Amino acid sequence: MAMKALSRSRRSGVTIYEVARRAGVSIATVSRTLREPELVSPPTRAKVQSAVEALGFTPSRLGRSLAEGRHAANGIVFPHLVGPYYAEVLLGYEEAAADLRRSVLILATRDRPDATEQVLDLAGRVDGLVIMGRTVADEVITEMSASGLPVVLVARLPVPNVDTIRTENEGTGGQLAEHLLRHGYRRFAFAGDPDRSPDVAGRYAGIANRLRMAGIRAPAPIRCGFDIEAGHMVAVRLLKARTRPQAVMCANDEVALGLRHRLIEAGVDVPYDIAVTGWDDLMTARFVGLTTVRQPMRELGGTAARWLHDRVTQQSADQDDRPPPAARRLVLPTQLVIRRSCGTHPREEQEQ
Amino acid sequence: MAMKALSRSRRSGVTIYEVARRAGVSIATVSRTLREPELVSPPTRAKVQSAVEALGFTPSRLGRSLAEGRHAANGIVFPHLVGPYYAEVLLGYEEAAADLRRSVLILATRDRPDATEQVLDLAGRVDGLVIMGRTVADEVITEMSASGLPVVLVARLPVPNVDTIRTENEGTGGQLAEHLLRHGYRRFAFAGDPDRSPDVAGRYAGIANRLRMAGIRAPAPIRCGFDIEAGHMVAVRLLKARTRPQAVMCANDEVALGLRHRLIEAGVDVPYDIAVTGWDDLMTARFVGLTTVRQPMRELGGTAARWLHDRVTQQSADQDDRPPPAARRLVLPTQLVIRRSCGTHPREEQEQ
DNA sequence: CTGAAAGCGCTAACAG
DNA sequence: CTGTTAGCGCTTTCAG
Repeated sequence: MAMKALSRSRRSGVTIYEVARRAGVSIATVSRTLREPELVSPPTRAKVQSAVEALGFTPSRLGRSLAEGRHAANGIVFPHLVGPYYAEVLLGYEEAAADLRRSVLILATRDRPDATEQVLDLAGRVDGLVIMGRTVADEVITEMSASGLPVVLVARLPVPNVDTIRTENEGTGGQLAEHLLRHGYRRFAFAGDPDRSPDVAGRYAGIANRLRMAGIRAPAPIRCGFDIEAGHMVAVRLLKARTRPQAVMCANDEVALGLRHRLIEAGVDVPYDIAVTGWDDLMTARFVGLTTVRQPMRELGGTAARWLHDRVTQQSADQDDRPPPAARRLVLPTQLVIRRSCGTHPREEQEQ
Repeated sequence: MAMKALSRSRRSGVTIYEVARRAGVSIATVSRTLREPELVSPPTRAKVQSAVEALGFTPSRLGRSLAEGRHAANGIVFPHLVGPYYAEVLLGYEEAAADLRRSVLILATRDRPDATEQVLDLAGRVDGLVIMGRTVADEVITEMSASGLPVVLVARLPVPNVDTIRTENEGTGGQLAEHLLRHGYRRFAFAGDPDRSPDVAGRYAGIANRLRMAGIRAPAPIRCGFDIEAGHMVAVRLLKARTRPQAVMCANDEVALGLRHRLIEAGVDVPYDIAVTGWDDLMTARFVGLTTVRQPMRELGGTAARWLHDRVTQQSADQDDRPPPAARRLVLPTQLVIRRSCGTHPREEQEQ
């Protein structure tokens, strides 16, 4: 048994025992000095503090967490991290979590076959979890949540008894369609796959509704991915078609940017020949003058972090098994941003 | 003591004891079944597995980590997370870390006064740490590293005995300057603060050197931040000046984009009146035709994750206190990307 | 105000 | 092949 400490050639790690010995007190006193100094007499406190100092002691999080029964950390699960959208959500999340003094664990499932396993592992390292989009099945979420793990869903269809935060899609989708109708367009296309994301489904639904109100049959979606490359492919398809739409509404900015770029390369004028719109309001959208819808991505992440923290703290505050507060739902507003890519406007209407 | 379990109203958490009891075996057997099933007889294994199933048991990471003496997680420290540069580094890092089956903790220090404290806390939660840019003082790094924590530095000046990965600045900076000289420009400006980042210092040095070789005095840097807003301010300053430079080289793309935008708004033609260049090759740079330098940001993060993993595993493999391998240094190559913003070129020279 | 000791949940000798 | 048991490092009663 004496061999053990040697054979496990782990990082040294000063322990509370060494500090205690050096200060000539018990480990309990060391612990107290660190956590509630006022409970320790000044002379003892001083001895301990100097021992801590001398040894450069930092308490082991593992030991502490195991004893306390909490991690003081929470996690966020993304489908992947490609593109500015997720980066912004993460930014908002990390900032809020840091303010709440909680460590942040992240995981991108990337459609891996063992995604569920990874998420469950992550769940074992945190006091609560934010889960975005298409990452794990509803059942897994229900199960984790039922087992007592606080969970907040983001940009995902709600699951019973679990908090959910999303951004508005249908209403603003309708506004976008309406705006394009005012331009006089009558032939539309939609680039994106409603089946691959509830957000896209909402956008498409809002658009389709508004078009129908105007007596126009909603176009079948041109199903594609979410990146610039997908936009390129849509462009190729459009260029080959017999009749072209007057306006293409894209599921997000990246598709719109890819589409617009290829069209322009092919000598098609945007917006004169074809109008193009996006969704998200990425930095690039501003620079190339893309009409789009602004989404509060940072706020999405920040709110999720705070809600999760609420759940975590209210859980540990709960005396007995009082029933937890009902699941919350929140839909953050989005905003139509008119720029050049949807057609020419009188000066005042346009944005910066 | 019996009260304890009740008063600590923690998440239930099935333990290995309950599984053992239900399966009618010892906890050791449960542990074995989970970790090395082949050491357990098939019938016993089956009993345990069904108990695990029935109880939905997931071993506590805390218990496991404490016993194993490792976290199976590593962390990365950013100065902040704003902008595509850090997002890309993180993306590369997360992907590589996930492949290596390690959890990822992130922290953005954001110039907080308690940054050091936060980093030390993080250090207690991981087996190793990647540290970027201006986040913690050299002494803290030295101390952590000396205490046995594997550390890899990224985009930061080296510290003795610590691995460092950076991207090339001086050489490509020289190429950029040379290219602009070929355009015939003789009056230059540099927007960025070499004192706020070793990367910027390298870029400026490379540029200044090359200009001097051409008998041109290097311009004093126009010191500014790293974001679009900083570019706006530089534009204002340039517009007010008596004599304008023919070309402005910016410390990064965001400054260049902000600068270019304001110049164009003010009726200055880019590149005809003033050429503008950036650094990083963000997505937007491609769309607006900004001449810049491509940096392998994902690779930066990915390589850091792998190097860190090497250190962590070689450490636990070390039988005794064999001296660790010498610190590694790596400088990833960067690449000049010529587009419209630096002036007109013959068609072939230009990029997509 | 301080110390002894019982866990927290798991792993890994060691002994059967 | 399986059970017993000693930790891993810390917090927190409970006595003194």
